[in-house]
Amino acid sequence: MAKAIPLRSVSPLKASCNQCSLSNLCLPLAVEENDLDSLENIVQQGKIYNRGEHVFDQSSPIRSCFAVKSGSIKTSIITESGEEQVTGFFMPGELVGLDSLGSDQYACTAKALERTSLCEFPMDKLEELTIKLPELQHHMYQLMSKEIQSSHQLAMLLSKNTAEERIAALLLSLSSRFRRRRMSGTTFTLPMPRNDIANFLGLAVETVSRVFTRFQSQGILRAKGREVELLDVEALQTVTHEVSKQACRSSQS
Amino acid sequence: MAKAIPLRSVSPLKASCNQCSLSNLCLPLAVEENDLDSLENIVQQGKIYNRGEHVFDQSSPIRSCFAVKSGSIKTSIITESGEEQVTGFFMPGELVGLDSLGSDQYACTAKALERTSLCEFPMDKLEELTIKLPELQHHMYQLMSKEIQSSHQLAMLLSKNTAEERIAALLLSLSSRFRRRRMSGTTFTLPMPRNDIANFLGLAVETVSRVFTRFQSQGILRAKGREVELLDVEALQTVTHEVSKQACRSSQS
DNA sequence: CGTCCGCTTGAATCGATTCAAACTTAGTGG
DNA sequence: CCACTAAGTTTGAATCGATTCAAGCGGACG
Repeated sequence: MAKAIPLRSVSPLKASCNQCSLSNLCLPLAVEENDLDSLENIVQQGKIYNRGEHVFDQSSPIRSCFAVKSGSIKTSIITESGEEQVTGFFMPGELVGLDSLGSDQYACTAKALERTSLCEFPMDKLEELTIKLPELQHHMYQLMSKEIQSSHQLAMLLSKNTAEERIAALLLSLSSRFRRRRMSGTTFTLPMPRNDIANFLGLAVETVSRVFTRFQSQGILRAKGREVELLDVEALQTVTHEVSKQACRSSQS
Repeated sequence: MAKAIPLRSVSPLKASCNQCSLSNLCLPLAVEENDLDSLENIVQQGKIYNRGEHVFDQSSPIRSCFAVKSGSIKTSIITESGEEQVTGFFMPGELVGLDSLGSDQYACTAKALERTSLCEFPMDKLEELTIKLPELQHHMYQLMSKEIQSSHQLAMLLSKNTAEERIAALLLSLSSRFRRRRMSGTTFTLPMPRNDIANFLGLAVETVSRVFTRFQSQGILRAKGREVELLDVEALQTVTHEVSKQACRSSQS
């Protein structure tokens, strides 16, 4: 619209990471101002994926990892038996594909949950670059170890916590991730269907639904479809931490 | 014993990774012959830990990661509530502490399950070294992404599989790790008590015990305490893959 | 307008847990 | 060297949370 600024449409769109609103969340946060263009040189910015579109597929040869610019991504692994396990949800500023860094094949499948814009970093170029930029290397190590940790947290959640605790934990996680982006941490739209929540948390869809209604009747939240409003964040936190007291399992809630 | 070779006991024992029987499993496998001494220069080799001794503790400042030389290690995370979740078992040739690489604090606690010998790699030195040795960097990325993947596998196991399937999977994992070290994959000693198995797999101890006896009565294995003999590996594999067919959940076993 | 898909709700079932208790093994001290 | 305790393991019976199966509901879309 309006007269377009004359871009040479042939040139691969040169990214300007420092103008990106997510530069304080994404990879740029780890590199010096004057090294930024070496990062911009390898990134292909802002490619659009439609809802349901696959970004990459498990077992296909590895090419890149991706930063979410807008929208959201879910990753999942598929067993030989064809069962799916959702392994993560990725929101703007987060990096998808770290579980495949250093491998030849993607370890999971990544799929757009909605219309999503991604920045693509070719793995080989990125790996090279981390040799030249030690802070970037350090940051990558950090991101990967965080990924391991959060996966361990998930395992913990799955093995020790009730349905209510798992869902409370997920809601709080989403909330804090929205807040990080200066968005409301209490009123937001779930990017994923109940089905994916259930799968991720190791529950049946019906159970997720039941817990949502239970939370509503307790006045903890209001939910209509994917629209969620957290009315009592403290109560949610209590639910997740309740584990402690329940661990003692002496009296009752 | 016998007349000792005259070592200068003052010198920090200089490691010789290339003489180590695990050099084809451990970090040395990733570095060129002639770069090996740069790795040896930063490692402190063969420190001994007694059963139950802590190698490092969650939230304490990070120092090193460790390669298991002999014995075995368990890692676990502790919630504010004091609940423990075992996150992994580490056997000779495996690297402990990757979930903390790039952090300031250890993300978990590591404890020796038996008398164990470890090689210590200071994190900062290791990180520096990976800048100089790209293959080593690549290998670290690979190890970390494998760690993420196996943690996702665990999550999958916890959320989708029955007690029998989880235990079968663990036994097969241990079996293949013994085999990798040229040891029997069918007759071995579990390094961990039932308790840790249960915690790791998200089960009650009693359930673990029951499954072991069930497997025995089915002739799949023989177990006396920690001594295990797998009699029918194929049956175990069937149990784990059975998920597929059971997913259909039509007829019965 | 009717179909499909995602979400919700109810009732019955089941696997695993909890509680309780016996048993085995290993380690300690008399 | 054996008794004795502590820790780890096994077994049984009752209970419970979540699942499964079944059905109804609402909105989206051709």
